[in-house]
Amino acid sequence: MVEIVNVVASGALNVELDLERLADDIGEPVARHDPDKYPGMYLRFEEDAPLITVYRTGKFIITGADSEDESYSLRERFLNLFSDMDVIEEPEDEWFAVQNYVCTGELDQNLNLNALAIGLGLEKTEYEPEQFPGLIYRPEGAEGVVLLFATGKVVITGCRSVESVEEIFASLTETVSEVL
DNA sequence: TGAGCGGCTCCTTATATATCAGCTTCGG
DNA sequence: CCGAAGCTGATATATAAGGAGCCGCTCA
Repeated sequence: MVEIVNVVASGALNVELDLERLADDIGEPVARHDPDKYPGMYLRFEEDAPLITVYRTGKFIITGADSEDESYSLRERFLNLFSDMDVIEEPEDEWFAVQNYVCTGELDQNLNLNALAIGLGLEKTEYEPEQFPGLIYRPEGAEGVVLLFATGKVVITGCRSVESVEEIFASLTETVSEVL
């Protein structure tokens, strides 16, 4: 089974924003804005809640959600806030989509990463333990990238859908049991 | 020769994973 | 006072975003 640990989604409002003024109106700690450090304005409704990064152009990113649903409800809350503040006319955006799922998985066995690099195919893997302890696996024809660790723990990232993640994990489980 | 522009890299954020170096802190 | 233990930040992965800075190229 795979568990979603992070969802990155982005969208766009059809307006140019005055981040300086918005940050002042919303106030800390919900809004944080330091244009010398980064051009985006950060919005976080509660402590440990996902982060919304808003740009001058009206585009925005939501990071740190644990599910697609959480991303969408965060987006709704964000649109309602801007609508209530009369920043936008209706609580609507031009578009909104999940861009990246970060998931963890468990293969329930210790892995010999050197052997696995050969088994999975050297052209699809990168393993330099002195640089990073995980093996990087890029399954052919798949959206995502997999990080495999000697403990059997796995990280799958780069997919735009949960289906893609599960597809990768299923074929990974199969391939690993075949080559080891 | 220099201005301008396009393309590229880096910065920042979230998040799991593991391993290293370097630093602080604590106990005997 | 020193070793051990704990903590921090780096390493790598993906992805969106805007801005800064850099490099190379073209044209006047």
